[in-house]
Amino acid sequence: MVTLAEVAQHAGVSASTVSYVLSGKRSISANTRRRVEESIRRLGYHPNAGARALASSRSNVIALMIPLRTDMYVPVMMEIAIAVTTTARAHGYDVLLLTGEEGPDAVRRVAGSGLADGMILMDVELDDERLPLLRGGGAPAHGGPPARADSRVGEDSRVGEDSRVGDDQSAVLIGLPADTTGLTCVDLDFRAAGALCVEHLAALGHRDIAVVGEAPAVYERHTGFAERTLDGLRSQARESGVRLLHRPCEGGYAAMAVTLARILDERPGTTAFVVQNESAVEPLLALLRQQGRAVPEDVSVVAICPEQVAVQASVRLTSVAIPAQEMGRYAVEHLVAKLDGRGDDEVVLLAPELTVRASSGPAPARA
Amino acid sequence: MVTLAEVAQHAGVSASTVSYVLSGKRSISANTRRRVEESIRRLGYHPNAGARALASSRSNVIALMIPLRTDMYVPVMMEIAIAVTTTARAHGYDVLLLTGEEGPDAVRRVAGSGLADGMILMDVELDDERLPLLRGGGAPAHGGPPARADSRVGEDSRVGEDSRVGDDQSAVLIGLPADTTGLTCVDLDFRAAGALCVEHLAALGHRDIAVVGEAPAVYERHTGFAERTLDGLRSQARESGVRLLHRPCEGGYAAMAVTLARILDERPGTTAFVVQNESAVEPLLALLRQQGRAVPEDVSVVAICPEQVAVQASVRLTSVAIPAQEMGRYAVEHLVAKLDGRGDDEVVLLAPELTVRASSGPAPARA
DNA sequence: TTGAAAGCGCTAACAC
DNA sequence: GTGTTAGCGCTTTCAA
Repeated sequence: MVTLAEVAQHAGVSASTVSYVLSGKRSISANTRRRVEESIRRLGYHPNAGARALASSRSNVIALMIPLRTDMYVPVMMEIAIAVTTTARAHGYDVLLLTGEEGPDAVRRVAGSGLADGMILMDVELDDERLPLLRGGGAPAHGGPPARADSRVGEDSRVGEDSRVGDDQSAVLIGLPADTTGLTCVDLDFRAAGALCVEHLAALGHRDIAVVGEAPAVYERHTGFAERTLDGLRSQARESGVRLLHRPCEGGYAAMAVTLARILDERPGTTAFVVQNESAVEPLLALLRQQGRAVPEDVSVVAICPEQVAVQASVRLTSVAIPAQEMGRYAVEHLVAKLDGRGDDEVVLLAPELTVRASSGPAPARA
Repeated sequence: MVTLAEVAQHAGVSASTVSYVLSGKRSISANTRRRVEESIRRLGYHPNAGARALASSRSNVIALMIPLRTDMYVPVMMEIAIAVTTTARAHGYDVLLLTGEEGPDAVRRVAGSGLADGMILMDVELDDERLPLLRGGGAPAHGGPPARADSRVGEDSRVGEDSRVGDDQSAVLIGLPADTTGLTCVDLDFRAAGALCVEHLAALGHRDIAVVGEAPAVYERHTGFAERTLDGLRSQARESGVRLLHRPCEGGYAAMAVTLARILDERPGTTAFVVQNESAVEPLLALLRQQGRAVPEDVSVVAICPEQVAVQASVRLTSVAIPAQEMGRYAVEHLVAKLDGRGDDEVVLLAPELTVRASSGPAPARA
């Protein structure tokens, strides 16, 4: 393995000079820089990550915690993960992949070991057990672990187990927990997204809108994005004077068939659907087709889903996109800012955009 | 931050004793061990990853390179990534996520910096440009970078740039490149998978089978799994005396419609389909339904796809599963074995399993 | 069964 | 603009 010392010797300079050429933290004469860079190239030198981390207390690694369970729409997670990784690289960081498996222990382990400088958490739950560890990373309040190791076994000097991780550990959440104080969060503004859907349909003359939602479990357990969407849908419905019927729905054909039958039974005058459930989209379209209801002539469909799903569906869907890439990119940039001492705790809700495609049109004349 | 020295002081032992308690590399009296463990707990000690890596030349990190482009079926990648991560954790390793973006440079960077002890590469191409760097990791042939830094600029001492990465860097590929010498690979035996599909359908009396394949681009560029499947399909078709028509197909409804029309035009007697393209599965089923062809009464469909796709389709599909979890788990276990000095270069092809579900049945009586 | 001490390769004062 | 040097926190001989 080539070391910095070898590079220094090869270039005929001191070790610190090589280090400074690498970090750019002090000015170097053009000539010296050239020689050092040449030596680095010739020797195929790569700085040792461990040594660097030890000396600088910075690992240049960001941890990304993804949920273990996979009932969220997987491609979105993947897209976020890829966006996080490429954005991180662009800022000189690598990405450590963690699954939710270890729970809060993973946070302690990674923070405590200095494996990563900061972390991004996906799919945070409303009252996530990892949150207490993460609060208050923004304004470095030095209320961290106070106990020193100047006492011996037997005295009561416990530390850390239930307090926050060090202040040098920053986190950004993708999603919105119930209580965001002391946290930095990024998410789509699902409330606005819901409102946007109703607004669009109301403007087209629809007066009876049905909402096909996520699986029931999602409404209880998750980040609350489903509830927020519902909020937006409902308040806009009130404002626009349209009727709204909401039904959760497990994905797949069978479940969608049951849900659709119930909806049409209860509200035969339904002329528009808002779908927030990737695995219900295609089944819904198939069932409508099968029942001889043309989209968008007889019924309109608007989805809240990733762009790709909307475009690849059997009818190109009018939709509000879930901006996975932006969320990943934004999360990294915010985290890097915090690590650099810039940046602060804040909640950023990305503005939704509705793209009109082939699945929505004017409400049919009243029966 | 709590250090090992602090733990030692707190427990009233030396630093090395704490270290050995942690590593288990020498015997410790029950009493000492208890005291040390107690101190570790009380102080909330976590070993510093950088220091450990520096001192031991082991990072306990595995790098996972996933392809940047996302035209492979994403959920499979995600499933592999999760399996890799949880398996790695079970062996005491963390996972560093890399995208293909950086190409071969990522391999050099990670190997050179000691960021990871080994790597797993997904979606390797037939003639991947990263392969030359990876060959021969199995039997530690010390033909690595020979040049020492005892020469100065001007002499001809280049190193590394086009030679293999260090012998301490092991790799396992998920997928099968054209030339596997000196490489360790894990993949599904797609050849056997293809054969299995034809065998199943032939046994049911089908004599005219159509194969809906991956997008044309996949056949040129990729790991060759598509060609291997085709090999298996064809040779078994020959053996079973059935006719086989293969057509690549872009995913989606429009493309599938065109492809299906062509197939039925060319082979009107087709009674069975083998599909190896996740995004063509549902379109095919929908189109068949639409044309009044019942599955499995009129036509049988067998898919090569992840279990989940087969089960969630509008007709539960007879399928050969793509064992994403096993592949991820196996890759890690093999890599860990290599890192421990056990293990060797070898190609492991997982045996395919065909699960009969609702989409395949006896061939209809000849027209 | 335990301790003392020499590094691992790098960064960042501190000197000049 | 450059060199010297003292650690960073851990592992691992070597000694006892």
